[in-house]
Amino acid sequence: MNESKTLIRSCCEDISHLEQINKKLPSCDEILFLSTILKAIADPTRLKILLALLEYEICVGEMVNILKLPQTNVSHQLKILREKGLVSFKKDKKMSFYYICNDEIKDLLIDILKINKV
Amino acid sequence: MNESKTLIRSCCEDISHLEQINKKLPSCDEILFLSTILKAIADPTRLKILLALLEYEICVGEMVNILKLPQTNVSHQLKILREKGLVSFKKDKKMSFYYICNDEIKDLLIDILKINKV
DNA sequence: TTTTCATATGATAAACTCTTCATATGAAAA
DNA sequence: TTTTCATATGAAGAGTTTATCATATGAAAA
Repeated sequence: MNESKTLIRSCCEDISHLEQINKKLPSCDEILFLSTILKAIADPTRLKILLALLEYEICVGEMVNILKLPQTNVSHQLKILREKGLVSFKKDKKMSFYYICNDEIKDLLIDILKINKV
Repeated sequence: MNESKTLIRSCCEDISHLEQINKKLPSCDEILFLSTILKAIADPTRLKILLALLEYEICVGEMVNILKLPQTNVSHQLKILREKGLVSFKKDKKMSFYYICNDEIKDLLIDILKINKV
């Protein structure tokens, strides 16, 4: 679609340019951190959990009903999302209500919904 | 961070609400499509490739210099990105110049760069 | 205090992904 | 037309991820 006509063309013969590209890229640690977050989002079950949490605060039992998956599987996925800092929860009686605890993640999810099938 | 005070709380006891949540979520096929795209982006090598391509059109040899990885590995990663429709390439003499062929992916990458370490 | 209910955790097999090696392709240079 | 150069592909082992089983935890109800 995008013919990239305005992009600078970078080739291995242009040695000085390599430094310039590398300077603009995030560090290895930052790339690894971002890819950890993206891996957490990239699983279909976890993506569906996050998209549901975009509009509602949801308890585990309701999540099980939405996803139609065993409770233990849902809890495992929620644990992964918690460990990566994407969601948090509040206890109320016996229930845990999950929510997205990071606005940048919400923005990212909204952008993900804009991707169209090619 | 975000205490989600404005979100509607959804619990398994509220059965009618389940339908409403499900209606707003993308279909299974759409979720699977999106998670395929996200998995392609979530690998650190491929994320670095895509971020480099955000500003430049780059040939494979230069990519090898940027990533400091064997050429065959780089070609494999580029193949995955091609197959998922995230990048495309133009041949020029013996070289293949890769570029991001989808503006929604560019927007997504820009949003990914906004995520901060927690 | 015992039971029940909602959720969490640990172990493990199956399925997938990544990296690497060897090798292929195809166009341009010699 | 042979060689070289840039890139691509195939196969396979190592490593990672996912789903499922059984079971644990801890708070509230009986």
